[in-house]
Amino acid sequence: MLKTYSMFDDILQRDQHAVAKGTILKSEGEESHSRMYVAGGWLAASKSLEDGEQQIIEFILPGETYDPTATDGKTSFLQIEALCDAVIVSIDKTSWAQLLRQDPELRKSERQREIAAQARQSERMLRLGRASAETRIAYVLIELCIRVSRQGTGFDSEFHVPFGQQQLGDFTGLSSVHVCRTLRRLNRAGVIRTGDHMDILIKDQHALAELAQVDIAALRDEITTDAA
Amino acid sequence: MLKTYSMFDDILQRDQHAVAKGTILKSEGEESHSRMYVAGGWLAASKSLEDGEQQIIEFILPGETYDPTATDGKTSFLQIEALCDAVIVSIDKTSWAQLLRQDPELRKSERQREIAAQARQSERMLRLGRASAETRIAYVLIELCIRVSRQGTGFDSEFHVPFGQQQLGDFTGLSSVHVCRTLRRLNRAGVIRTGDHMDILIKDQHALAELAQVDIAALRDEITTDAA
DNA sequence: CGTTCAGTTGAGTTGCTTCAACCCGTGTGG
DNA sequence: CCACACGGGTTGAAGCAACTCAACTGAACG
Repeated sequence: MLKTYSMFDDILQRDQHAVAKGTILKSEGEESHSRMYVAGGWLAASKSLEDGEQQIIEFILPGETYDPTATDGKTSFLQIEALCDAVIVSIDKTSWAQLLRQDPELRKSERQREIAAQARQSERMLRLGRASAETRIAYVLIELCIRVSRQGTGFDSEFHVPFGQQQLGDFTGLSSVHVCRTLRRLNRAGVIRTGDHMDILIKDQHALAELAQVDIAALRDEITTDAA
Repeated sequence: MLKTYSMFDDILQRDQHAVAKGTILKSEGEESHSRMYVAGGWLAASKSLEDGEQQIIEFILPGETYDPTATDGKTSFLQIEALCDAVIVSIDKTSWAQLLRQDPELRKSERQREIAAQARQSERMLRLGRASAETRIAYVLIELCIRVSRQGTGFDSEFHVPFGQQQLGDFTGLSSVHVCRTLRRLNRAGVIRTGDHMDILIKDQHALAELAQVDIAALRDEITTDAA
């Protein structure tokens, strides 16, 4: 992670720019010719139905890159939005190709990241299609916790996510009302404790993993790129 | 497609082998060191919850390749099953890397296929999380129709899928009973006609697209790799 | 000619949604 | 400093879409 970061140093100097919370960096169907590197802040990649229903497909965290360019090489197939104030570097297609060519390490680590993203997405689809609200919420809390506390061996058990229950619903395919109810139930059961502004404390990791129907250690290996 | 196919000719001669319908080619967590090329038949890539609920993540059609190997480089993160009698070629990691190195065309077309798969998956997640049973079923019929009739400009409007309503449910996150009801409703409304053994005839393409909340032409470009 | 398996249909249940009210912390203008 | 509006979270009540369970049909097959 840190190693990869340093590879962008020269680009970081030149092309990084700050974006405010709520900024839409790319819309569905809009022109797209570049990969974005997130130097700070969280992004959400989402799709919407005509009736306005939104589904968040992926969160993009600091240190990760993402390219929403479709097969036509010209347009974005999903919408990218800043969930909080963020710092983004745009790397155009040819520069990116050059970076990959120059640096086999980068190529390999980006490949790993793609596989990890694919594994995460599969886990989510499974629960989106087949699991209860409780399982979906428990799972997403664990996934986010792992991704946030990627440094160190740790499952930090306490973390913060820079968005609200509405977005958690858009990610898990639930209404914000039901997200709220489910979170409250987990609170009352003593499994988690939620603080102000989406601070999450996992009080009973074992119980949460049970609810999420997941093995935390195995999941960490699967959805993470850090060699242990 | 045909062009890509010819690239595998030498390998096809050597290493292809037939598998019977229902064969599990890879299980979750099982050893996996190779990419598979599907010379004939359909595969399903799926994940299961502990309680046995299954979600099909992707169908793999003839002419496509797939590699379920996780970030550890050793195990598969999902299950691969033959939906009908099929012919598979296993290409080990190093051979595949060599093929990609030798042939920039192959590398490019595989990259395109990955992007198309990602776009399809996003469309499905959107509907899995946010759309009604009717929309999900309508969408999957259109997606499959496009993928099946990829040759030619055509939306063939009539096609066959080699699996039952149960699997359609596992793909759309619905019970087989509800798949049946929804299909019947579409039949009665005159939008489609279903024949024996999952033969599908799309009678009213426009109405189906409306239900699926999708623009067929745009979708074809997005989820397909054939330059028009 | 019985068995099996996929699809079909009805009846009853339930988990999640929608709608609506209310609370509370924050920002804002008189 | 208070009044007010505003947005996010919380809770209750009511509705409904999809689920489960169970029975039946019909085609395929030995």
